[in-house]
Amino acid sequence: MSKQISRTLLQDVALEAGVSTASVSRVLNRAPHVSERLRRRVEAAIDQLGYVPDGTARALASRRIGAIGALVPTLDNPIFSAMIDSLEQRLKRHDCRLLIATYRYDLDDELQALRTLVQQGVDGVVLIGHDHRPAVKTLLERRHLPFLTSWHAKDDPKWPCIGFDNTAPARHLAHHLLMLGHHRLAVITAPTDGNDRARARLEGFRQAIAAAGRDLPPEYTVTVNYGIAEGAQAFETLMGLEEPPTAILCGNDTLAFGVLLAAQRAGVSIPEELSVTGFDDLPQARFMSPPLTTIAVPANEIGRQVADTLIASIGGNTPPHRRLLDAPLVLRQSTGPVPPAS
Amino acid sequence: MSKQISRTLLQDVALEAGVSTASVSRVLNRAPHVSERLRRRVEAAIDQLGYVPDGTARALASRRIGAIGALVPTLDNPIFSAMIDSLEQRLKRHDCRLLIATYRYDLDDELQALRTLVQQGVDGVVLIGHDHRPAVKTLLERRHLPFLTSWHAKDDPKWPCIGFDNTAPARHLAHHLLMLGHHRLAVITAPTDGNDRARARLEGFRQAIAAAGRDLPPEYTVTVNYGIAEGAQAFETLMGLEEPPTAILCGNDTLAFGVLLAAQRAGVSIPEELSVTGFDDLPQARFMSPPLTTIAVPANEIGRQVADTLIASIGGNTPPHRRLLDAPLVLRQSTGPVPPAS
DNA sequence: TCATGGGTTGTAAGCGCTTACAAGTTGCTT
DNA sequence: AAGCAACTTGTAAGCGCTTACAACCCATGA
Repeated sequence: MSKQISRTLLQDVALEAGVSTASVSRVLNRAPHVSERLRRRVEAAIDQLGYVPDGTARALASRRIGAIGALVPTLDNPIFSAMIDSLEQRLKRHDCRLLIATYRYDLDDELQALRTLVQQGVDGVVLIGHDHRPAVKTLLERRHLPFLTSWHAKDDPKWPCIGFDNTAPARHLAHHLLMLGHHRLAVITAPTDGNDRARARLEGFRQAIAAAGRDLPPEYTVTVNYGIAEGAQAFETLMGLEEPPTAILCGNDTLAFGVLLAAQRAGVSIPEELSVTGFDDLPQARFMSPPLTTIAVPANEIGRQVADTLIASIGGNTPPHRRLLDAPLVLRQSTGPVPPAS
Repeated sequence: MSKQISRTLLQDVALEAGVSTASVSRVLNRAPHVSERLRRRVEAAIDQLGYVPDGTARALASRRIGAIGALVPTLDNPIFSAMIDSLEQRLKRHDCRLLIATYRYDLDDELQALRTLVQQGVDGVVLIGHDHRPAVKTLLERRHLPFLTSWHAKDDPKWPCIGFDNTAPARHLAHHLLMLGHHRLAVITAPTDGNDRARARLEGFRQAIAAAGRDLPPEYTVTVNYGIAEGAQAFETLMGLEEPPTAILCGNDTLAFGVLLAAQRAGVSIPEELSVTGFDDLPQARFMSPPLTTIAVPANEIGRQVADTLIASIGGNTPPHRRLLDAPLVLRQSTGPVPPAS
């Protein structure tokens, strides 16, 4: 299965320019100690022949592939695709490509996908969150592969990260509701198993509630996968309780969208009868009806900083163990005072 | 810069198993004509040594890298990230990775990004739309690279595609509005230069309007980039006209979201005072207030079919020149009868 | 029993580049 | 004028795998 017919090789360029292959390679790689004259001659030959270097040969010989791998739970959530979008744009500046893999929040799949990326020869890896199979660490270390985690704020020297705190913002959301007079707060969360971000957010909600001298009874905590339909269903569950909550804290915006929808359908007016919060601040959040109170996650900034930092580590710099970005509370109209007759 | 310390090589496995390197390679590649006994022996050695083949060496020797490239305008639009998400999931089944590149609707950047991907050695390529620089075609052909376009319906044997018609659905939207009694239709479109989908949609709008014996005056056509803010601004422009439209056809959902937002801000009730349509049917479309009338673009299905088809072409099958998927009209509450006192 | 042929395995030549090392230049300094 | 350092350039040995080709094995049929 010969794929292409006699492409021009580096050797042809060398011949054409009347220099050695090493010199051509040096020009190609902007190596130091190349005379202006030689460089020009080689560049002319390259143009002349329309030479395009072979990435695979380059990768094998130089032991770097010119691409990093990104492992994300899913691209279906716009918050992750926003991050990936910025990441890719920024990598391009550094002449680096992006290989992506998704794992649907399944850590075994994540490990498997990482194996594949590593085998593929990626020069670096970005991971989401702090929860991973131990083998992930082992693999990364054995290969001396630069890597970064994100989306969390764990101060763990073993896992350098560029992320944000999930707990404090969650605490602020809950606090905000409590200040509005809500007693019966409910939470819709994603499964926390293998998802430290969801766990951290839940923990934040709990902290604020505990600080107010209350607690979060189990029946007020609904666990579902992220999704609009799931959010809507969780709403039904919660509002079907004997004493329905007066406020619902959602693990992310998507769940909150589902709640808003279901509330609208059920004729529950927001925030008059029920307050709702999200987490992420998707572009649509401010256009919901009512506009959603949520936490603005710095997805694009993470993408950019991850790109720059990973490129630096590939270049040999040791990255800072941890860089924290802001995830501010965005107050909008989906939250309001507790209904009087509740 | 030695990256790793003495990894196990295929040769080590061969030694351990007491077979030739060729046999190990055959086992690795599930080649035919390998006895059960030899296979077992090699697999045992592989497990024993924890051997992981080197993707770059494999790529160089076999002339295939095990990854395809996807060129999309942006991942910021959830409709594209949905497609990419499905594409990646499906490729994984075929043991194929995904390299992505974005080009912000700039066809020169697209060409440049393609060059990079090709140089990288991708085994196949997916493109969005029918508009591309001529060099794209040349490059693809000279390298005999399997490729596919999508998101359009052009019957062009030179550009095999898995997509959908943009014109007819647009026509249906406009027709729907005309049937509701609207005379003054306005359009918000993305720049049509280098964007055949936007052009096709605009054409569909025009066709329906012309079929009704009317026309679309220039001042009723606003061209902006895709974006919520842009949609909102276009709304201002249109509603500031002497005779504002009674209905606005948006080039995609994101623009429509912007219009809905701006309308809400301006106290223009929809659909009572103004009808609005989108295009894409993003998950949020049905949760807008009011839920958005739009066209459901089969993004996930495109992802899956592109994966399967491209894998097949890499395997040597010639793909069908064209496969069309449905993009149905989804009637919701953002469109209604023309306001009486208009 | 021996030729025949199909299945199995090994040998070794690349795949197209990078880079350590050596060799050759040039321009100073002494 | 010789010696030396610093810079350029060339030589050639890989990088770790795949695969064409040859060699071999063994069951089959004449």
